Amino acid sequence: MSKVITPQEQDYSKWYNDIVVEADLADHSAVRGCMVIKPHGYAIWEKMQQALDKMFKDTGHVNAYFPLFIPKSLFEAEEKNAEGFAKECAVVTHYRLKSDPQNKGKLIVDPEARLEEELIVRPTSEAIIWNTYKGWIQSYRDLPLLINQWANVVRWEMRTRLFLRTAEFLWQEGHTAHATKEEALIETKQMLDVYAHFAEKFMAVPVIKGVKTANERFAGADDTYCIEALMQDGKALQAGTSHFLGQNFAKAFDVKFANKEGKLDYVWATSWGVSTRLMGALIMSHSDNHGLVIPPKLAPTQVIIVPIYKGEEGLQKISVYAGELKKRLQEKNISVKFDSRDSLRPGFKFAEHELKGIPVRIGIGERDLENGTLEIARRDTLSKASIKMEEAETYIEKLLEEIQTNLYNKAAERMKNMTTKVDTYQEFKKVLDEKSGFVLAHWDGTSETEEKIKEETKATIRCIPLNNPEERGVCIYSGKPSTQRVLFARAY
RNA sequence: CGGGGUGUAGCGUAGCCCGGUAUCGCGCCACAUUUGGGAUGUGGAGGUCGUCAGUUCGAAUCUGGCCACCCCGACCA
Repeated sequence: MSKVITPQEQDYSKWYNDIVVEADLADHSAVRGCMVIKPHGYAIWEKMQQALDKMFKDTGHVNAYFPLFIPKSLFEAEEKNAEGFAKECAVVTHYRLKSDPQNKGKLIVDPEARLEEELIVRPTSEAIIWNTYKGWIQSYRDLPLLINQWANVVRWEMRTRLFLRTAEFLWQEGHTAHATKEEALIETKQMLDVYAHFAEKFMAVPVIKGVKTANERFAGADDTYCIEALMQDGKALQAGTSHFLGQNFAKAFDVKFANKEGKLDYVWATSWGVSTRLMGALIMSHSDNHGLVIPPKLAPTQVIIVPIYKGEEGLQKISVYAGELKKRLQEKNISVKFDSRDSLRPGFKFAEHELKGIPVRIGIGERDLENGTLEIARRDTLSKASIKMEEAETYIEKLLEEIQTNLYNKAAERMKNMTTKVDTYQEFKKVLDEKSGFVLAHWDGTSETEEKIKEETKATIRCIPLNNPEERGVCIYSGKPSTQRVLFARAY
């Protein structure tokens, strides 16, 4: 706790890492590329899960669970998808260990115990799910099938970063089956809207909704929709994706249904997901050099009460006062904790709760007892105010909303300021290097141009924004005609 | 996966070049005094020096393999 966080402007990655570790969100584990999500980090993830899960249920989805392992033959059924993930799959080849005859006390893989068919540790579950759906769907009456699962997946990444990219991560994956293309498309966009709503209303992170280009599309999808967020260092982060899978998986797994006319047709599919990567987005959107900043709607603890006292008697008196306050706040559904730890001084506690991002801190000392007041400190602005004890609930309730709004507004303002329209390649490179952020520019629509720009500048097309205004122009790279601007950025 | 770097108490480090079992700070435990922004004093505990092997009378120190982490590139949510 004594360690101070590396300032953002000194070293942004180090700052990020410090926040994750020092705010007790997660830690590196003994397993390469895998992290331990610590209680404080997991509590935030649970808040995210609760909010998202409710939105999924409200839109008619149900949860289920599918296996971690996918037989190789199933995995390779949808070729494009399989190819897309092949390079990063963990594979189970054996089912037993035995004592090492050469080395007492050690174990070796039993060569006798080779699996007849290798099992792939899921990097995503389309294969096993569509193989299962085949047995569940016969008629249009079985549709739509709207299922989500909360699970872990494994993608063997070369280079990992806590929350942003780890070999194993937690996520939810929705997999739906529909009778018509239109319905599947509506579902795809509906879930994109759910994600955007969640990001903006709960995470206080503004996002751009858009469609991916062919290069960036999910392997096996006809179209990939996404929400893109902008971090404080000007790099983009894909925060969620929703895929229109067409009939690709239905064909690969032979999932047909009888329509009202009795004719057989392949079903239409979608899949959509967000992961613990959202934790990274949350951190890099709001936090500062003092530590984590959590928007009230995702804060496991919204209010922390810190007593400032002299002697045991002093603590007793304040505890009674604080206990009453705590009860009143809890009645308003505000999550609140009383930090009565005896061995730490108030200043230390202030710093610690700041580091952990608790939105509101209430200080109560002798003076407050005498005057019937409370000292309120807000995490987002680091400002303090003194209020009357009587108005505590109404004040705090309003303050939490205000903090939530303020965080969103600040992030939205930043995104606006960091989004630049450019019309020449010179300008494009200059903005990327000197200002960074989102860059709106004309593009000729070809993968070749996209590749070239990526090679030369490391910027990728994050998306073609939805509801993009038509605008005549010429591609900044090739000079060919273009009808709309697309969103470029360097990305995580 | 390629190039570079690092690994010594829970954390951060000195020692390594020039071999002789380890320094300092924070934290931890006990007691006392403290408590409105990271307390102070006194006493105390804590180490197979990342790991495995080699060289040597003797290895934190020299050599090699492995592992992990960090930075840069390729890949990706």
